[in-house]
Amino acid sequence: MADINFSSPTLSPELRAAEPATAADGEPLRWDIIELLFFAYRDFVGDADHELEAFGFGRAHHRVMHFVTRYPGLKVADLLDVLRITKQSLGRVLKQLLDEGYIVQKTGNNDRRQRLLFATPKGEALVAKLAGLQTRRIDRALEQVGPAGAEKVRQFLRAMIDRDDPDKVLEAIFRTPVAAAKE
Amino acid sequence: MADINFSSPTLSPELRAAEPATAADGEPLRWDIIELLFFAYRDFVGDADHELEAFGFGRAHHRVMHFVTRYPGLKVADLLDVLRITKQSLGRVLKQLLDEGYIVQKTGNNDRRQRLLFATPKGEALVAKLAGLQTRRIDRALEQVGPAGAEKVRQFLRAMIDRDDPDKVLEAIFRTPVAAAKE
DNA sequence: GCAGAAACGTCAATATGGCTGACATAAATT
DNA sequence: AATTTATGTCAGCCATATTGACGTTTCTGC
Repeated sequence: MADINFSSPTLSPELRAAEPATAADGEPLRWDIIELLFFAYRDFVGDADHELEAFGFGRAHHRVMHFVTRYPGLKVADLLDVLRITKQSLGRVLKQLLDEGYIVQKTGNNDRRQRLLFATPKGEALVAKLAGLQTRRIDRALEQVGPAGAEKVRQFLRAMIDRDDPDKVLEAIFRTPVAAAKE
Repeated sequence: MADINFSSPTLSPELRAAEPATAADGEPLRWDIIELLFFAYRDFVGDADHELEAFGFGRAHHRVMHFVTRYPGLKVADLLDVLRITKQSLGRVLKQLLDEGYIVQKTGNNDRRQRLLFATPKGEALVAKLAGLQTRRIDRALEQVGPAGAEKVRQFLRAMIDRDDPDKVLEAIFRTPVAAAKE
């Protein structure tokens, strides 16, 4: 164990991953993908986090604004399904966004109990700005794998998502057909 | 806007994504990948979250145990770099894991100020169990894209990660060569 | 050898974003 | 008319993050 010493932060690091452990059933574990997902998502959301600070908003505000912008007329109940939080949690964040004019509510036409949610131009602009940052990162990454690779990435991500009991937004996403795999 | 009504939760949903907005520069935004990443990561970490509840642990505990197990002898400072949290935040979680015997500290040989972190068998077992859940999901998804697709996915995820100012764990990850792209 | 920096620990206060439980109202459904 | 649904809200709790300040041990540079 003498070689597990990092004498100085500026010296070349001797850190290395442990021998790949396997699951109880002997099947190899996907340590590489697990960690890549962690770091990729950390940096991916970091793009938006940084920008949101300037507005006094957090990730929760971003998620709400994002889905309301993308799916205009979303009901409160739908949003709760998508975000998997309670209405009390949503309440605080949503109230702020309404008060500050990023989102507006409209009473449902068919069902007047419903509050349909819509992003204002101000809200849309912020969401587009944040999506722009994330798009830049995604474009950079997709360039590395080419158009066929991009479809593989989409297929992979879709297959990572639980399909049982999908909410409405997920259904909308999965209605979009994947491009045929041209391997 | 009459068609944006969802009269009943059990009826077929008419929800659909808004017309794809574009960034200020006119470049199209990657709404699809942005949302796929959101849902994929949500369900990916959900696997572990559910299991962790039984232990009274949260995501923070998982992250700490994961990286300590994978990179034995990790210093506290390295962990702070990787997790991008403050030592005060780490403190509480780490103390719990030490107290409950999931992690042990060893004084550094070269530098006695350092507390090198190691997972106990108990800690390793829990991390392997959680990784097993996540591996099952990843395997299922990778099956959809084949071996060549799996490499594309790895390349994509690596390219999504910031390379400027990488911490030691990231360096270790990126030292692993990517398989040659066989397109 | 001594000054200063580094690695780590800890106390206190605060913020965010989750949670549960309880209760209220308006509108739809039966 | 009774019940259920969709939503809102009050009150309190918890987990996890933050900043600032301070202390100890140990290493490093002069």
